[in-house]
Amino acid sequence: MPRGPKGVTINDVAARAGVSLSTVSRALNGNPTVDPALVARVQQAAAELEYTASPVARSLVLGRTQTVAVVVPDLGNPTFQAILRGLSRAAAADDYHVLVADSAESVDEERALAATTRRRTDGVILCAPRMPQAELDRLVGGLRPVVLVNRSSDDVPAVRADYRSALTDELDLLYALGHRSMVFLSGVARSVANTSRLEAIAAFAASHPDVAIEELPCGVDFDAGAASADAVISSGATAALAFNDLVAMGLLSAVQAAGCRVPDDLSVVGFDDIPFARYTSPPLTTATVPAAQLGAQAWARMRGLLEGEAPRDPLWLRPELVARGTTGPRGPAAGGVAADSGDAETNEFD
Amino acid sequence: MPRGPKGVTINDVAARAGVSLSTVSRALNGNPTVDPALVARVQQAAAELEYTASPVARSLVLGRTQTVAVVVPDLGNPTFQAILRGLSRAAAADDYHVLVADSAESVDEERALAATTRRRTDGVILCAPRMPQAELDRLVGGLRPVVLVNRSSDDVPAVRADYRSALTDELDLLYALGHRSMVFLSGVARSVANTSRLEAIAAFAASHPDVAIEELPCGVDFDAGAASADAVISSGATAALAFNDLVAMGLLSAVQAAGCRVPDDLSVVGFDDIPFARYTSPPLTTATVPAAQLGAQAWARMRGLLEGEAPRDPLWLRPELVARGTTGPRGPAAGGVAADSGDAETNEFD
DNA sequence: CTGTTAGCGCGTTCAA
DNA sequence: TTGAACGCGCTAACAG
Repeated sequence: MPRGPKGVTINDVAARAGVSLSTVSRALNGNPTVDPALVARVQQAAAELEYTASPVARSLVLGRTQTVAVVVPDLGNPTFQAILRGLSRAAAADDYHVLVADSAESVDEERALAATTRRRTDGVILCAPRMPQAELDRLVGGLRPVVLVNRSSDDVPAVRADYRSALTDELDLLYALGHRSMVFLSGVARSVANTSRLEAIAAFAASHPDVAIEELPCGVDFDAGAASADAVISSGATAALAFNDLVAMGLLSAVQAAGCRVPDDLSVVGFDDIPFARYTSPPLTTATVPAAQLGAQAWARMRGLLEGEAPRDPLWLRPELVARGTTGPRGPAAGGVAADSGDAETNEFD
Repeated sequence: MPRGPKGVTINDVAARAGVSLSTVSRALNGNPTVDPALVARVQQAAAELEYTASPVARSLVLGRTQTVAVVVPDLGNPTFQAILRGLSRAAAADDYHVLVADSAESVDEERALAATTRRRTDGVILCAPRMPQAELDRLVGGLRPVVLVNRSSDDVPAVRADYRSALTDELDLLYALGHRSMVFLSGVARSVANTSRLEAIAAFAASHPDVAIEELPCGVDFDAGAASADAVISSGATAALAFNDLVAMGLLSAVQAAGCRVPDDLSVVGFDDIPFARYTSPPLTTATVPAAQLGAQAWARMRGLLEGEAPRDPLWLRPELVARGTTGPRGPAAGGVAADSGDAETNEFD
């Protein structure tokens, strides 16, 4: 008789098929050393009883849960949503389940969640953009197998968006359009994403002495972008690179409200290619981070680890530049409505 | 010695503390019938060994996993993302984990995933907007405990957004502004969300004989809304209700491009209050579905079930009307640019 | 108050 | 080829 009121166990199947429970186990797991006639009897008995082996019991005996954990800083962030989506579908295709944990942007939570969820899964995919490198290095040791998203650590597989190349692409575009005075609206100061953009800018500036790029501390959302409009206009720059699309859209909206024409007076580029980027007026030039692919590839790496492969080098996915309507040639009235044209003085912030 | 290379077991702790494994179990689980001195010794031994009880083994013996499953049709959909986020955080606050499954909009997958994930969790929160009612009724029987989101079934707790009231609020607003000829851009024909909107419209039309509301089969995304612009304009309606914000934004963009002024020539309302709704030009009037609260409440219901409470009545969360810039009084030139004013003939579709 | 024992449901040796 | 017995790691009865 079934032990629990809800669950039929392997013993019930064994009894109904008139065999021992080990035969049931073997038959149902495709062990070839079983009489085909018995296999059929077992399968029928299992079907009649709607039997399915308990995943928990199997996990205990097999030492694997068919589940991986995904730790993200914020499920409300479209980028992590896309990563989760790509990851979830790829894992499901391999009959794996996904446990999600939202660290609410807290590094402490990230660490704790990674450790906790790891214990009930076969591995963890970690998105920890804010965690200090030393702490990350220490943490991943006890987490293996682990795959990092947009971070790296020794001997740990990672999938990364190549923000730096992407921003360089944007800079190249603006340069080709004749822009020589630009501003960069930066995001969270010490974040990886922001740092890599800054690196791209520094490298670009070094190789293009005729270009002035001013950094304007800004933020990561629409309102931050809108609030930077005055500063952008008065900077005299003819092009603005926003940390992301939200910032770009805020900036776009505010500068247009101030009478500045885009792209005639000011070119604007964003980052991420969020769904609405193509629907602004004019449509936003941006770079698309292949977040869903990032997730799918993160799973591919994790599966490799689970199958015993050696960790490979980090995979860098290069975002694609999407040139739309907010970028144009540096116009005759370059400099915007409220500033004089040409090379404005630049102040550097950190 | 530890059985596996990675895991230290309860036996190791017992040995180190010089007690039996049951004492360790009791001490670590806060069983009061343990000598305080021993508790301290056990805790120290556990700390030194960094011991944590295996969640899988506990799950097997306790019959509960501390995990719930969430099945959604599409992790790419902002509404489900918000639900998941609210749910995840609420569950985490109660030390529960969340297993997510994306059914990729397939009803078959929904059914299969619900059953599969249920076996490795303590219950499932099901978002299955497209599943036929009869199938849903049948499915939930074998899933208990289960909580439904935006669906109902006998004796099953549910949390629902009151689309009907929300749409009625929008209709009331438009009516108060003087609009008497409207169009509704409908979404997926047989979906619950669409049906409830249609019900609201039918009820409103019945109680307001002076109003004509035409249904225009449309779709659920930006492009669908844009593609409906001509039909909306030629309908002669002075106000358009879009199935959701994406549709509204597409419509808004396209009618404006056609020279139609919003809200002077046409009022537009959306649904959902997605993040960008407040940033369109003019800002979109819409109704906000409290998706994150829906998720949090879904967890609250699930927790109730897990604690043995009796299923309560469905919880209806009423979306809030957000009146912004796309709605205005019916103007003197009512009817739009390319149509005559007044009561246009209405064709009804399904 | 503590230790010993019996399962939780399964996969997998070991004999037969 | 099949069945009996063991153990995965833990909690909860049962004795002491």
